[in-house]
Amino acid sequence: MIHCPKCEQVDSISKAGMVRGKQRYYCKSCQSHFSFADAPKPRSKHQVTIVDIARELGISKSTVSRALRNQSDIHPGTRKAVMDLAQQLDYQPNLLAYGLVKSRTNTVGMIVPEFHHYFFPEVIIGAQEVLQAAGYNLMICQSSESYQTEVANVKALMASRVDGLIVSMTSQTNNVDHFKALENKGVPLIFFNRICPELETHRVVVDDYEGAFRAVTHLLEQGYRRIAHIAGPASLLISRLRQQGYTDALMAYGLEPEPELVITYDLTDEKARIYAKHLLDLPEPPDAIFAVNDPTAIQVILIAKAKGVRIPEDLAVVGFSNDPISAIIEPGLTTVSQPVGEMGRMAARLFLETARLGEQTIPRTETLSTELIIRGSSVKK
Amino acid sequence: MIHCPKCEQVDSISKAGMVRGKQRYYCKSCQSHFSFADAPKPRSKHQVTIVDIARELGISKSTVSRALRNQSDIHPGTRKAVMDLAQQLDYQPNLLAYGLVKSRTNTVGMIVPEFHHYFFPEVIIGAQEVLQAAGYNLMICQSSESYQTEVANVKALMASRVDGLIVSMTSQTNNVDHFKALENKGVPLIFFNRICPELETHRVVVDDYEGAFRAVTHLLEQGYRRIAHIAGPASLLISRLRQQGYTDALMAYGLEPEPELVITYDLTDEKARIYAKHLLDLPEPPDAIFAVNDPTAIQVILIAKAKGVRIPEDLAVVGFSNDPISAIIEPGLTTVSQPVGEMGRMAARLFLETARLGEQTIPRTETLSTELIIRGSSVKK
DNA sequence: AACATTTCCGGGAATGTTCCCGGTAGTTTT
DNA sequence: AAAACTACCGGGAACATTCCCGGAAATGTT
Repeated sequence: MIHCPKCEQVDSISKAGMVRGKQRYYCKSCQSHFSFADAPKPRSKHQVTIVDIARELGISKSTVSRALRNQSDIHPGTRKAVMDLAQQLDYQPNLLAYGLVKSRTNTVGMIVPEFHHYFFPEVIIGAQEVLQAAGYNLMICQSSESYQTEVANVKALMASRVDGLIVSMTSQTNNVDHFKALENKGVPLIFFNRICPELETHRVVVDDYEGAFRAVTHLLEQGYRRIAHIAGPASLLISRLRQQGYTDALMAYGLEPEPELVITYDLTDEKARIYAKHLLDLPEPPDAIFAVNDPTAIQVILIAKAKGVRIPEDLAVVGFSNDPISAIIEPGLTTVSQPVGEMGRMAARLFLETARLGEQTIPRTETLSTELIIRGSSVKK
Repeated sequence: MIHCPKCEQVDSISKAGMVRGKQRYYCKSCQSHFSFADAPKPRSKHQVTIVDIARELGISKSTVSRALRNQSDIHPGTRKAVMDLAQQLDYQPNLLAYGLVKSRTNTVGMIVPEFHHYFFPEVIIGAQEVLQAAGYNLMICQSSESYQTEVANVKALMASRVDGLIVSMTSQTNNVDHFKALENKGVPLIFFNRICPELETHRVVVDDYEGAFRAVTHLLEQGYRRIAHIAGPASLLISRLRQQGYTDALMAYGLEPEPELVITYDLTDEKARIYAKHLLDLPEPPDAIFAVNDPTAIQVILIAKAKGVRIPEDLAVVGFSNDPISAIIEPGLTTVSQPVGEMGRMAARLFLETARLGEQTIPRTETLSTELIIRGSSVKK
């Protein structure tokens, strides 16, 4: 009945329990356990590999590997044969295996807080442009302004063994342990826009303080005096810097910033509308609003228009970023433009640099310049 | 001087050429070649692996693997020990190795033609939402409306062994061999928006024909008769369908579409402006323009306004997609709204379905519904 | 003719996992 | 007390590559 696979015995066999759903046997003469292998699984379609090519051509996989990478130590004839067959079989190198042995995946991870507005997609375009040219792929994650998601994103990207990370932080990120952990792992980390002041990394920013200062100064020059500021969350350095620029511009004009005119909020469109309404409903409403970014400013304009507040006569509005909508909305939104695509390109370049030089690159901060774009929302005719 | 590493002989050694920059020797007594290994490379920081944990704990890697995956056949005590140490060492599983053995990477690739406008990023948000919930990562590529780049993207994604592809084609894609090749490889392929009619795959679309028909009918009902159409490139099915809807709506009203009022173009903003100007400068200009999408319609409105053409009195404009700008521009843009996020979610769901069921899913086309959003650009007061 | 060099190729380790399966010890059943 | 079972664990193959290094033959040099 039951043969021992080793000694071919039949009568010295006894049962030895069910294990993992299969019967197990014990052969007393061999003193060994055994069970019967289940049917080999169908082995679904498998991609063409280097050994497939080698077998077909009757050569070794080493040779195929060399031929494919066009290295030396390869006869032109065999190289051509390999290349041709690879083409014919539509061979695609397996980046997983490659990455495993080289511990390099040629992909970099990017984590951005959101995808809804103009800004981040445009940065990504810039970054991808230079990375692609350098032979890198990009893996993009949205943290959706959630700290938890951001941590998960970092983990996922690291699990994929990306060669580096380009990140703009969540507004909720206070704990940066998940980024700190990357240092020990030797993974280049580049922040842009929403950087992390506590970490010594490469950074790409614009001069937020200066931009805000100029924007508010412009409002003052236009004669506005009761200038409100809808700021971003204090957790973000850009929020603090822009707010500081706002404050200092007022002070430089001998004005004291009024607490009731400064609101910090979480950057959601919904809250933007609520606070815009709030400001305009104040007993003594502001005559100008400097918003932390364009999406916010846009909401302010929409609310104001809906309430019949005239722009710029009753209320001036200034934003930050030069979102394309700024040029389309009426009146046009005065805004601090920043080189968005260039931010992405610069971040990518910084990555490439550290990837090339390794550890010895010293972290540096690239500050790109802003420009005040003056449109109808802040200039009375 | 030179010892043979095998027989320790000294005098039977002769040189045997330089190979790969290193001196090679020949030992006559052993009849073998040898050379001296160069210094082992410094072996840079390496991520914590399962064997590190195993070594530390004095157990085997199999056990660690089981513990980490919380499988059976593991003692609660050892599991805890492994888990704790993994936490402490910040162990991240190597997805490359995982993918190699499982031939599954838990990532899906997505190829979109562009990133500049509202549409594609929003689809991505939707797709990522459901994929992330299912434990998948997303790898996003922009083809930048270039056939070459699209082909390269497919290759890159396949090299990364993504588990599936979600694609909206380039307007230049006429040859679809690179997609056809995926069938043999058993990689699920889902098209959305710009689908590929020649391939039997899952698809997510809206009823472009119907949407266009309704949009143009609306214009006719509003009394417009000389209705132009700025269409997308004929290579895209959505362009053809929307154009057909336009044509049929006119015909249903007993009107013959005039060739000079129908323009097909490449969807760049620049060309949109040129053709908008062209139409408005016609000796007998149209009294309404139905644009293939909102970005085009927006350009038309901007050009018209710049020329002093009153909207909707002199010219009505209707778009397609309900880009957020449509609600912000003045007058508001009448447009055919499509459930953008839902498109992404649906595409992701279709992928998950085929990933679960394997080969036996029969390709199907999910058609989502559109809605005509009527705003000021097409309704005379 | 003996040695040296060059050219090309193959074998096998290593990468970090999972998976299969047998081993061992202790417990329960007959 | 033997037989059967359970609970854990470890060894080693497999995955698709790259890399190192030695083998073999052809060519060049004294």
